[in-house]
Amino acid sequence: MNNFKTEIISWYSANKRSLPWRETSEPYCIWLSEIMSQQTRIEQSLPYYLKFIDAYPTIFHLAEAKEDEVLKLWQGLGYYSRARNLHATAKYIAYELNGKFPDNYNDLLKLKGVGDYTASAIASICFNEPAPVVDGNVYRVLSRYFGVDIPINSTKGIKYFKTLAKELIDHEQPGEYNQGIMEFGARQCKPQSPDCNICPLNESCVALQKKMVALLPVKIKKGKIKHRHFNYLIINNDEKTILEQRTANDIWKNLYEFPLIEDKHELTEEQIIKHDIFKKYIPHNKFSIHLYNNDKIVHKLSHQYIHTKFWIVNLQTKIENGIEKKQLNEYPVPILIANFVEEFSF
DNA sequence: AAACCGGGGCT
DNA sequence: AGCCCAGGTTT
Repeated sequence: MNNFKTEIISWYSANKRSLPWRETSEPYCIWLSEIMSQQTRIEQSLPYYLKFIDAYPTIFHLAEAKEDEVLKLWQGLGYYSRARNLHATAKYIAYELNGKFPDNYNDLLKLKGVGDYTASAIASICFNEPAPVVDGNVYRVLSRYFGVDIPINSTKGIKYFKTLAKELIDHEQPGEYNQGIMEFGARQCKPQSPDCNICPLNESCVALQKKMVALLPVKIKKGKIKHRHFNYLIINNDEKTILEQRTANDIWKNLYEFPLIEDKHELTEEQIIKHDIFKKYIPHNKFSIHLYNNDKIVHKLSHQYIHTKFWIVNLQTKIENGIEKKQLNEYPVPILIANFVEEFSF
């Protein structure tokens, strides 16, 4: 036990990457970096962190922003509820708490978008509280080192590893230990083909002794992929097009997209032009329509495949409630839409 | 307890 | 094609 925490901190001090949020213990910076890094590789979140710190140097700057601006800066990072909760929490801390960031695990846990992991990370890094983090890296390191085959995404597993992590954390340097075990999992005890020959813990690693490294951690499989068919209407005249905001509790909530006809099945041109949603936008006969993408576009999310058709609908008539095409790039949109806008010459 | 919520990188 | 990523919220 003692050996484990000592080796982790020692390995971390010799191998840690240089990251901007490792140069500070400002709760605002640590919070921002942690939210952005949820279920996201550091290499992917890093440029977003730099953009946000540049645009919003303090929590007050973030609190004063419009949600659309925050979502636009977040565009491409995914899991957009993180951005909405980030903004709501910034306003809460700035205006309700007068800018004073909660300074302990229990109070941090009350913030929107902050769960057990993030509250522990901020509490340990910023306030030296011995709250253990258990992220994907920690599950992997502990399950291998101690040879635990309880599924990490079962209720029993979540409790077991949290308890184990509590016993292991260094009470003198909880922040360094927490970051150390995560970095160790990310770079030494990697998911695939870790080089156990150069691992400082290889002599006491149970999984290595039992040749179980590749089999751990154990994870329960999730359900299979759902297929959806999206038909976007690119309604054009010389100046304008139409965008709508997604407001339902569904993917891409509060982001923008072209008028959408969704169906369980693939739709043909005939089915599109007689669809109620199409008629709502185009109540007359003065239009021409053609399919933009001849080859299939399948946008893949974790548990959904979005089969997409972009229908170009050209009009001579005036467009009500449209937006200038030049302003298209100002709206936060899913990557699926952003890719189309970039490729299509408006 | 299970489902839902993105996008990218690697094998 | 499948898995993983400095997880959290909702049902």
